[in-house]
Amino acid sequence: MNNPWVMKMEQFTAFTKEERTRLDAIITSKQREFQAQEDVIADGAHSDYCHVLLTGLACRYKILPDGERQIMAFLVPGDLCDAEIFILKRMDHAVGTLTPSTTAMIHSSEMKTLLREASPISEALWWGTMTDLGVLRERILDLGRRDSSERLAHLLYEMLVRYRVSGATKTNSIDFPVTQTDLADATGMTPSHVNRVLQRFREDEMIELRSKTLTVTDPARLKSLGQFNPAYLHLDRTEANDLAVSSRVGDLIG
Amino acid sequence: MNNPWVMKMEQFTAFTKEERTRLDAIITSKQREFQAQEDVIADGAHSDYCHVLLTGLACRYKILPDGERQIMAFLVPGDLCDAEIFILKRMDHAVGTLTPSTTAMIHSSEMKTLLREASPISEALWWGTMTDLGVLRERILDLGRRDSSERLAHLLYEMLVRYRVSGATKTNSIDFPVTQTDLADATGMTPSHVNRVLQRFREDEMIELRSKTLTVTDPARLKSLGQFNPAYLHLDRTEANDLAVSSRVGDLIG
DNA sequence: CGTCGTGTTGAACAAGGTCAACGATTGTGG
DNA sequence: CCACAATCGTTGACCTTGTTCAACACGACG
Repeated sequence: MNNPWVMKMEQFTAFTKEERTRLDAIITSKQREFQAQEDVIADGAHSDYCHVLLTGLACRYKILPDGERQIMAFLVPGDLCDAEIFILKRMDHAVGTLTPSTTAMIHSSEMKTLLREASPISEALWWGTMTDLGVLRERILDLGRRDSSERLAHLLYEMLVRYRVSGATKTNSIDFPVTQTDLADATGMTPSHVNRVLQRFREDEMIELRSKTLTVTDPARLKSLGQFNPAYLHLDRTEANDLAVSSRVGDLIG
Repeated sequence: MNNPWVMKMEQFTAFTKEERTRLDAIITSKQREFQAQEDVIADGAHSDYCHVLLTGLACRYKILPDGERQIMAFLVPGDLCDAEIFILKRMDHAVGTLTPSTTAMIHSSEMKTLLREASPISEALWWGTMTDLGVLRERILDLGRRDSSERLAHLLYEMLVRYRVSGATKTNSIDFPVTQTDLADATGMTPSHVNRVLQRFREDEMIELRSKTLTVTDPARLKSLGQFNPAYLHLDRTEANDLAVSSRVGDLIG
C-alpha cells in the first residue's frame, strides 16, 4: 500500500509491520477529495478531524486585509495539514489545495490517543511537528536574509528533497503545478520578478519549469545557490539505511 | 511563587493547585544562570535537558555562511527554548541570551512523561508548541508581505503583549534591552533603516525607546499600523477570566 | 579621559516593485 | 474541431524602498 504518511515518518524511525498496518488502516478509514484551489480548512475554522495529505499539493496561507496572500508553507503528500486543530479552538491560517488532492481524516480523539502512547508513532508525530517548525524557521531565514535568487533556489531545492522523501519521485523531476504567482506569494516577491529570476535559472541551465513539471538539471548548483543545508529537515535515517528511495534522497542532501 | 511558565500556560488552561505545585517543583529543581550574549544551546548541539526561560530575554537565531545573523524569534520568560531536543538528535539553530537570564532545566525523560499524560499540562505543552508555530507563521507574513514600518510596529506590539502574558509588566512599558542591530536581524532590515523607522515612530509619538525600555505611548496606532491580530497567539482564556493580568492583556488584544 | 559599542545622519546606489501591455496556453462550449 | 475566453507567462520603462558605506555623535564604563 502506498502510504506517504508512513514513508515520511520512516525517515525518522522504523515501524514494525503492525504499526504500519495500523497507520494504513487509519488513513484508509475516512478520506476526502478536494478540487484545486479549495480549502482543506479555512482560516478561523474548527474541525474534529485532522487531515493528512495523501495526494496532490496544498499550502498554508493567510490573506491580508488588503487582499494580498502569503503562502507560509507548501504541503506535500505525507504532511499533516492541521495538527493544531485537535487542541486549539480555531485555525489562525488556512490550508488550501493547489491541485486536486486527497486527504485522510483522523478524528481528534484518535490523534490524542496516538500522541499519548509511548510508541514510535507518537515520537514520529512529534518529529513531524518539530520538522514543520524547522521548515518555517528556514523560510524566515530566506525572507530575512537571502536575496530573490537564493530564495527561489532554496525553495525549489527543498521541494525536490521533500518530494523524494514522500516517495512522489525518484528522479530530479517533480510534478509541481504551481503558478509564478504562487511562487511569488511564497517567496515574498512579485510575479514579474519571479518570472525574471526563473528565466535566469533556465538560461543558466539549472532548471526546467514548464507544463507543470519542474526538472532540476543542475542540482549541485541549485543547492549551493540556495545555500541549502538539510539539517533543518532532520532526516535522521536517510544516510543510515539502504532503501532505494532514501539513498536517492541521500544524493541530494549529502 | 513567580512561575512565568505557569502564567503563560494558564492563558490556555486552568491548573489545579496540585498541578501548579508540580510545575513549581520542576522549574525549581535545576536552574542555570546565563550572562548576556551567551548560548543557551548552540546550533548543532544536543542536550538531555530542555530549558524554560525564567528571567531575561533570549532569541532563536541562525548564522549564515557570510556571517549574517537572522533572529527567528524572541523568547520571553515562560517560553520553552528547545522543546525539540528531547526528540531530535541536534539543534538546527541556536538559542542565545540577549540579557543576563535564568533558565529551568527539565530532563528529557520528565518532558516525555509530562507529554504522555492525559492531563492539562500535556495539553498546555502542545498548545505552547502550536503557538510557537503560529508566531513563526506571523513572522513569515511580516517578512513576506509587510513593509519595514509595519514589520517593526508588529514586532514591538507583539512583544508588549507577550510580556503582559508572561506577567513581566502590567503597563505599556517593557524592559526591552535590545540593540537596533538586534531588531534589524529580527526584521530582515539594516540597522540604519531600523533607526530611521524608529525615529519616525518617536516623532509620531507612538513609542519611546531609550535606555533599554520600550514604552508604547499610542498602543492603538501601533497595533493598527502593524495590522496586529492576536488570533495567532491563541490566548483563549484571556477574555473569559478576570485575573488582573489577563484583563490587562485583554485591553491590548481586544 | 579614552575607548568601545551603539545610535544617528547623509548621499549614492541597487534590488526589486509597479504598472501596463502583449503573448502564449489551456480549457470550454458550440 | 474550432473559436473564444480566461488564465498565466513575458517584457519594458519607470519608480520606490531600503541598502551601502562612511562619517560622526553620544554615553557607559574602565
